[in-house]
Amino acid sequence: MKLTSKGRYAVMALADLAKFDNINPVSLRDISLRQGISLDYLEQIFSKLRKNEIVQSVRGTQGGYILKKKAKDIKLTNIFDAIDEKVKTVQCKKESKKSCNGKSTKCLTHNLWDELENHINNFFKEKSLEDLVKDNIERRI
Amino acid sequence: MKLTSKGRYAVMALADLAKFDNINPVSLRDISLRQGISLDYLEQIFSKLRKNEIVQSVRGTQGGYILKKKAKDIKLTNIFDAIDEKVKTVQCKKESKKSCNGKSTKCLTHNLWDELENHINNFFKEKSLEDLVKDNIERRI
DNA sequence: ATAAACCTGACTAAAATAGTCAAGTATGAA
DNA sequence: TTCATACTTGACTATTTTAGTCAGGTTTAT
Repeated sequence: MKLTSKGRYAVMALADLAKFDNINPVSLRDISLRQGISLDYLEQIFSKLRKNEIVQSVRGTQGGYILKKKAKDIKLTNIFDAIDEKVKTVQCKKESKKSCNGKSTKCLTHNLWDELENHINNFFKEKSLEDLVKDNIERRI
Repeated sequence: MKLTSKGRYAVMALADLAKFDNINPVSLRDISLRQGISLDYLEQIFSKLRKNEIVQSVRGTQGGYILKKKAKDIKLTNIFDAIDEKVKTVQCKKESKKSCNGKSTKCLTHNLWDELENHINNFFKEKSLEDLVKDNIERRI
């Protein structure tokens, strides 16, 4: 059970962005250098973040990205949704639900995985970008 | 972020086992058929479960496996530990901790991933095999 | 103009996963 | 004793996913 780099990078980059938001757009090049993430890879990630209205791009020289919403309104779950990072605990697709109806032993654990999925998703729904930046400032004091 | 089949299978198989425990050993062949898991793959998994004293093997005809501890004393975390299924949210190894000391922006999210890891592990520490079987019986009524 | 920076899609190497396969050994029962 | 059942082990491999790279754009401030 592990978090992918794509998901980790997206949050790292957005946290970086959140620190400089409302001042100037932040270029991917800067984020790439600061966070040690490949520029090309960042572009893929930000393309999705833009399409899902997490960030807004500013083109041209001195361009870059800014958050499209307030940091407190961007939850981790929104970020992961945007880049298709999903929490998956079961293999079963919806069509095969019939085989998980409480009659076979498969169902013995089905409920558990649902619980686990909810448990993790709840964490993502609670945490916002603002929490991250705040937490970092507090710990620095 | 997803659970691997190995982890899912291990729990499914042990839940299956827990239902029949204290009566007769359960053969991997039976589990394989009931749960739809490759027999060879199950053998790999049970080899580790045995070495980690989660189960005990009974050889010979009518042999199979039984739980080595009481179902309520086997937590999911014990199972995952046994088969090397770990929750990993960060890439950083211990040596590179220097680069995560609160001075670089990397740390902005480091704390978050630790929280997430704990959040998930807590779930695994709380749930026992007994919970699974119990829950299943209750829902059936 | 031109350089910085966004934008897009196709491609690919490496790693992890999810097994398979082969060749055993141990044991209970007929 | 012999035979079938079932555990045991280690090596191998196909598939999938991940984590990028690469090549070509377009837009816009200066």
